[in-house]
Amino acid sequence: MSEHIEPLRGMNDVLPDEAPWWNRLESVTREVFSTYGYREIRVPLLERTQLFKRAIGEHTDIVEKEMFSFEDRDGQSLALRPEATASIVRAAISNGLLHNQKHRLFTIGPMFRGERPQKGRYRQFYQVDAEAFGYSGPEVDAELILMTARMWQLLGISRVRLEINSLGTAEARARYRDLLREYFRGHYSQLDADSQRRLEGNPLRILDSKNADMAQLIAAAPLLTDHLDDESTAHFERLKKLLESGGVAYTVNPRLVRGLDYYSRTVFEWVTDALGSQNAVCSGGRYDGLVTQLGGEATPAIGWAMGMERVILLMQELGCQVPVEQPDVYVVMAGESALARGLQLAESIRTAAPGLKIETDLGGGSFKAQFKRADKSGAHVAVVLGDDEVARGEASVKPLRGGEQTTVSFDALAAHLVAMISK
RNA sequence: GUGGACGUAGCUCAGCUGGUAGAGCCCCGGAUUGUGAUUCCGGCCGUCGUGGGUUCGAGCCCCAUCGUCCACCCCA
Repeated sequence: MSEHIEPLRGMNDVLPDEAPWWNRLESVTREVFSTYGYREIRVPLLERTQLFKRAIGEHTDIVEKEMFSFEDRDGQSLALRPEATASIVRAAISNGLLHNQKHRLFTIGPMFRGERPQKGRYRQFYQVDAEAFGYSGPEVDAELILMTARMWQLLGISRVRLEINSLGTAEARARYRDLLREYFRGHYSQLDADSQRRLEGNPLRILDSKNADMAQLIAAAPLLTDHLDDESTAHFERLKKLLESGGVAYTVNPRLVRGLDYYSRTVFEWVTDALGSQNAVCSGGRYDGLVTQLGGEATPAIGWAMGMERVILLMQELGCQVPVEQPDVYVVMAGESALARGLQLAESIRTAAPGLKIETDLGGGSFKAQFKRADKSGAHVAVVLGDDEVARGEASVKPLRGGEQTTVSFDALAAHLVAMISK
């Protein structure tokens, strides 16, 4: 035997036992998207590295140290997408979707970031992603958030809390950044090494620090919400009203800043205390400047991304149930002629009764062994086929959840099974 | 990227101060003829993550490496 090829760090296989959770999440989110008029878009996993650098920001952690980028055979720099927004904006521009149009879009798929893996944090991870283009008012901000609240409800998820904030316009944020830098410079010696490093580059990130020694210092720092431009303040106030009338509870977290440079005005994050340090399950915000930054016509835009692994972990943590796939009918058969006839019979039942789930035992072994498998499969009914049955042209039908075993002619079998299952 | 814990059969784990591997579950077969519980009997399954080193001898010690998990970091 040759040696095993090991899987890559942070790359997971979703095995059949896990797949139903993924299907549940995907079908619920698709369902909700469709009831809100969001349409699916699918974009490539691979883009020019330049796209992400320009969109997310040259000096963000994602671009600086987490992106899987490499040169192709022609020497151009490509990257596996670390998030979906940049690609969707690029696709919208490439395909002329933003010319006097409005679009509500969603996509579902894998993203890639070369971080050190932990529970709820992987190198290939999946996101459900929503984006709305062409809507400048706070109503769409509210709609996007209401939509996520509905998803939680339908998925049976509790223990998530909504935090919101406004970053204001780029100009207002630049003024605030200067103010903040000035404040922290005055207390330079109290900053930890990370924060000292961030002071010049991105002082807003200091507000996010979990370092308890700096908590007081941070609490006393000037608040962005006090230094917003008037329009952003009005936008934010209106959003809060809309959330209240929509029945979605929130807390304003003035220190909520995002690690991607393109956000402006509304930012929000759904957090949980059930997953350890990976506490963000869904987050997003407005990015009114990004489209022009990527060369398109000025278009207001907003979106969010949901971490699928985290949501699934959360569902499991909270004891949510997901239906397991099990056959309705299990065909037990022994003997060469019975095997051939059984296969044929299963086909004809599937044709006559579409939707009926029929699993055949092709594993051989004694009737006893096959019945054990039939039981374990969760099937409601076993169809038994041996040489006797084949000779008589009828199958033995045994209810596995109590009831008498009967014999049914091959011709009447499909209808008989449908009747048994539906009761 | 930094610090730490861990890595033994498909799964959950045991393995004393180094003497060349064990349990339960699972799976397979049997307890008289073709029928799923339980019980009983029997059986299969391991390059002890990988590669080096120390030693007469290593799952147990040392080094490296890969992976998982936790915290930081970052973020979905």
